[in-house]
Amino acid sequence: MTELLKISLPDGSVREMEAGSTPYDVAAAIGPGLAKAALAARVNGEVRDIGRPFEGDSELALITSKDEADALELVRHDFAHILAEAVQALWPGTQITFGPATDDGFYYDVMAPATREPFGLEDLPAIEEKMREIIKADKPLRREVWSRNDLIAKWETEGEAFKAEWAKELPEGEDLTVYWSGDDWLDMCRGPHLASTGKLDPQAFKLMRTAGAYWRGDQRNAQLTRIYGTAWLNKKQLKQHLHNLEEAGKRDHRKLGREMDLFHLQEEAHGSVFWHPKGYRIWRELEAYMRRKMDGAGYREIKTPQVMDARQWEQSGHWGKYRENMFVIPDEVPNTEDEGDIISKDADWMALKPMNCPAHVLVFKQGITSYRDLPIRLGEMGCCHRNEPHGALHGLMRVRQFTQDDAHIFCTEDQVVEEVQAFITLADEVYRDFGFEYKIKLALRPEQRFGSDADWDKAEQELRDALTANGLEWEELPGEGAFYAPKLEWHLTDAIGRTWQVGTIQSDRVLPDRLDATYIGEDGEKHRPVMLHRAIFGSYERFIGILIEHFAGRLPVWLAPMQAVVAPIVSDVDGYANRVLTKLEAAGIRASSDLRNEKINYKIREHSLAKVPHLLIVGKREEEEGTVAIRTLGEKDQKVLSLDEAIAMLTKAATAPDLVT
RNA sequence: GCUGCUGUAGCUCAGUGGUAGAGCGCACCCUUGGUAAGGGUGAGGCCGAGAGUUCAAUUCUCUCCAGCAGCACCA
Repeated sequence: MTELLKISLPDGSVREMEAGSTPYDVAAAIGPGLAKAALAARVNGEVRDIGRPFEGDSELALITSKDEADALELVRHDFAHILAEAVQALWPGTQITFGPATDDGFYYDVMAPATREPFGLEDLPAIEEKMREIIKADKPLRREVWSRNDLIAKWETEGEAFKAEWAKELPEGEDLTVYWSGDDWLDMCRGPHLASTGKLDPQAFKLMRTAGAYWRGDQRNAQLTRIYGTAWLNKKQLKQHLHNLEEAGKRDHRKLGREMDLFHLQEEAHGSVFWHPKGYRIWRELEAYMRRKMDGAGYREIKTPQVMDARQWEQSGHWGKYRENMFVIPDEVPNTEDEGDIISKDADWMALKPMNCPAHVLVFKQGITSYRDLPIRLGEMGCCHRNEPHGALHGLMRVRQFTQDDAHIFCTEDQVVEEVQAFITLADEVYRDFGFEYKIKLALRPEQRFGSDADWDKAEQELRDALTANGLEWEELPGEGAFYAPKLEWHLTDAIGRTWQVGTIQSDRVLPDRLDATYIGEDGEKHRPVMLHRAIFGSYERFIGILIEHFAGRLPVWLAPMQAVVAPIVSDVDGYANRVLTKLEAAGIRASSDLRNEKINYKIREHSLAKVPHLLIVGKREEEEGTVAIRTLGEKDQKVLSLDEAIAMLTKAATAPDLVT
């Protein structure tokens, strides 16, 4: 007598299926169209192979290409396997390691056989070709359960040292799953996979590049070749993705920074920025904006030394491991003779500050602070230097000299939650002013940390309480916190969907202790303040980089280095153009006039490429009528306005968002 | 820091074992033209730095520096 399994479907219906039947059988029972479209199945919440039998009564949801997130993940994982199979087919002796799906595709880490060079860009077309053959062959992907020892034996026989090492680390006696591709290739894998390679669209993937990657992500291990591909459900999606990549390339702040003459970098000061007048204008506008916000929120601005004695950094705890990221300076007069060493090697050490916190504690410690004075909010546009690994440097995004919109709030235990809440509100106002969406993440205690578990419990809960009180949602990141404090992180999403971590607030009980910061409480005794580290832009450099990419260089008018250019059509109206310019400048608009002997088409093209938001074009007609023809960047039509109307319009457009009434 | 690739005019790039070329930009001249490139002439380069091979190196080799992609790192 066969027992029937009850399979519940998402619409609430229940089908009875024979024992041993699979999700595919259910799909086939519903209809041949669905059977063909079904890629995999969600069984009791877990994504599984379409051909894997049910193990009892189950809830089933069939996954088709309409369930895009699940389908993409499956497809990408399959592509990764096919990549590994293709590489081994082409170059026997290649060792495979592992290859997961990524946000836009997949990769696989492989080790080329000793007989050849590591794989490179020139190998990719052949690999792609082989992958298409495997897809075309429509090889079934079959799940099989092996004993751990059998699998280890297989890997060792085949010289797959990495796979064998990995299998050995899995628990003794555990059964492992492998997936066959046809009858001639298999990989150790948890799955799930599609039913066969032919389910993939051979035109929906592209191998993108190769790169070095360490075995298990550890730089002491062997370096493998990672082959990256992008993969989608169909050709159209692939094309769209390649187009987006091209878009991102056009927005690259390094390229736009040069084209718009904002800043430059050069090897004599690699990792530090040479700001040009136009770029620094953006900086100054941002700084003025942030000063207004911080002044309004009860912060007081300070300025602290760039160089401090090493003993100070010893006390703060940075002189240990963190020293490798610091620039150190001998405290002595260098030898100016032609002979001998420039420095003596036995002078005391000083260091450029990599952060502002210790200096802010020193300011806090001046005099005696009463609980009545708390909270004390000390802000600084703090210029810091960090000796970053050279490979980490990247345009404005990762630099060796940067300026933070930093502040430290010293408060009592009771004030932490309300101070964090106030900061959450302030950060929200700022990000909204720039039109950014964001997500908040809470980075929790790391393995290596200072402070008691009780303090960590408290600190983490305070941050959660503040978020809850502000009605916000967040994601928790276990183990990602700083060694002294949990952090809230603000991750912005830009115009093309990339995310950037910028703002942060961290509640720290470690540094006040190490640097012995105290205040006098109501009881007349000394108490430790809690120190909140916080920033909203993160750094001016990075934030400007993000703004350039987010707006593709077309900055909001209030930030645009040049807000308007007056361009006369014929030189007879140069005088009028200059009168217009004088009025604009008097109204506080950043403007210039372009009196060059060039055609109006040429001037329009040039200033449009330079992303000037408004062009004021004047000819004989405008001079006679006392008007200007305004052409706004990104709009096709021009508007003819009287000079006064134009100035009112531009003044309004150029008002910073926090000053709009 | 690791792996790979790259380094030629201000920018984007071509090229060669016998000390170099284009387009854009720049300067000057002609042109005064109504909404994204008018025409002409000209200036501009120790071919990233150092060493080696060679009669001869920008070109080949090595080392270093920087940049790019990825990895690792980002308290």
